[in-house]
Amino acid sequence: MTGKNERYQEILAAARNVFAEKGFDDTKVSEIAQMAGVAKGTFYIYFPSKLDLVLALVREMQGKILSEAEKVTNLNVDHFEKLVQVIKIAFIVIESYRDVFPIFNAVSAFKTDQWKVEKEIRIPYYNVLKTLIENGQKSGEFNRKLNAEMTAVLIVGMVEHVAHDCFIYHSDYCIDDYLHTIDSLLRKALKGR
Amino acid sequence: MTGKNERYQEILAAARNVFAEKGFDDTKVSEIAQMAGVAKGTFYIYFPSKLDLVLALVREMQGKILSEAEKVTNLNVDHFEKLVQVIKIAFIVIESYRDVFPIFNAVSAFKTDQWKVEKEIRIPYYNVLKTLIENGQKSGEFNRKLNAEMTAVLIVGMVEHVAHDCFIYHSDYCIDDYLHTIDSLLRKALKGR
DNA sequence: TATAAAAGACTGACAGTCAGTCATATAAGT
DNA sequence: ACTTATATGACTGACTGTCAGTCTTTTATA
Repeated sequence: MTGKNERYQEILAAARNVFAEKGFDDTKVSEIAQMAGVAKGTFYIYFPSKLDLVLALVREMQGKILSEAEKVTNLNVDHFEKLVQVIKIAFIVIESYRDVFPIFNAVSAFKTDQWKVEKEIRIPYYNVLKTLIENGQKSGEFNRKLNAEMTAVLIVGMVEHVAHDCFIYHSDYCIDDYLHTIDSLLRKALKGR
Repeated sequence: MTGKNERYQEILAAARNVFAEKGFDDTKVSEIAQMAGVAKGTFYIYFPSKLDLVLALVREMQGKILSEAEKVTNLNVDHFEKLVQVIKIAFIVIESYRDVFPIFNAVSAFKTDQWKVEKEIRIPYYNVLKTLIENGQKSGEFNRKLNAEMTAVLIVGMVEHVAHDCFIYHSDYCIDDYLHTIDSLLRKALKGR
């Protein structure tokens, strides 16, 4: 059981190394297998396809974001501070997955119905943000006029695009610069009377 | 000369039909060629690769957004109104290119250095937004504390993610719902004292 | 000895190539 | 002017190389 899970993890780790170097499309399954020290056939015992391996990595990334975010929501600070921390967590985890993150954005281009998988993976994080905003609204800390669900989508858009700008485009600005700008922008938008 | 350009356009149009139906990865070059009524070899006279065809379509889309946006920047309305209109234009054009838009986001996953191309295509739109924000700041209409360039990146993130939510995820919300939310969010963030 | 894991040779599909065809345009010969 | 030769380049589709995914065989384990 442990042995089997080790192989699985070895292949995941090897895949991340090759993706980091070559990107998704130029990475051959045989290379991943070689780097993991197994034969190509073994790869297919653990993963039904190359795309499924990527989805496993993306789910792993989202899982880490969620578990870290849940810790924050239990902290004893105001709702705005929680929101900023949840955004910061996303940046930190995405940075540690900078090799798989660009592929996440690409998933819906591969097969026509993959957008369902992509959406399903994003929904829990949307919900964390949505609940946080709703709670802030109920407590009177946040402006009640904004739709919490749509605002959550807007925030995810900002977060992912900033991650793209910093980790893929190698922007002049770093994550902390952006965090500061997001903080002032959202502070006015959510707490403004 | 015209004839050559016609073939080029025919292949672009055919490609969009097939992409709309099957997505990028499941579309075969031979299908695009067949739909355009030419042989596969002819495709490669006009486009060096399948990916280059997509980039041509994406550049076409960005070109339309830019030319429409430039009209708006010359209008005689306040800066905030211009900003909202430029955002609305992006939505309208992206909607008419909903078949190629998901592929745009995927470009950087294909080859490791494609992010340069992706960035180069986005820069002009970033600049339109940046200039608009800077002008608003100079005139005293917008809060001077926000960094115009980073704010432009944040807005593009919101716009593209919303487009994704509406045109690919088939969200419960429509573009007009989101436009309204973006309007109130940015109004407070930019015009708030 | 049976059962599961691992191996890698094999297959099919498809992106991209290339040697050659064909229609049209231009020049030459009558 | 009018036929015939020459050149051009758009167009073709059979062909090649590559690689994802399969399948049969081999090896380890219980």
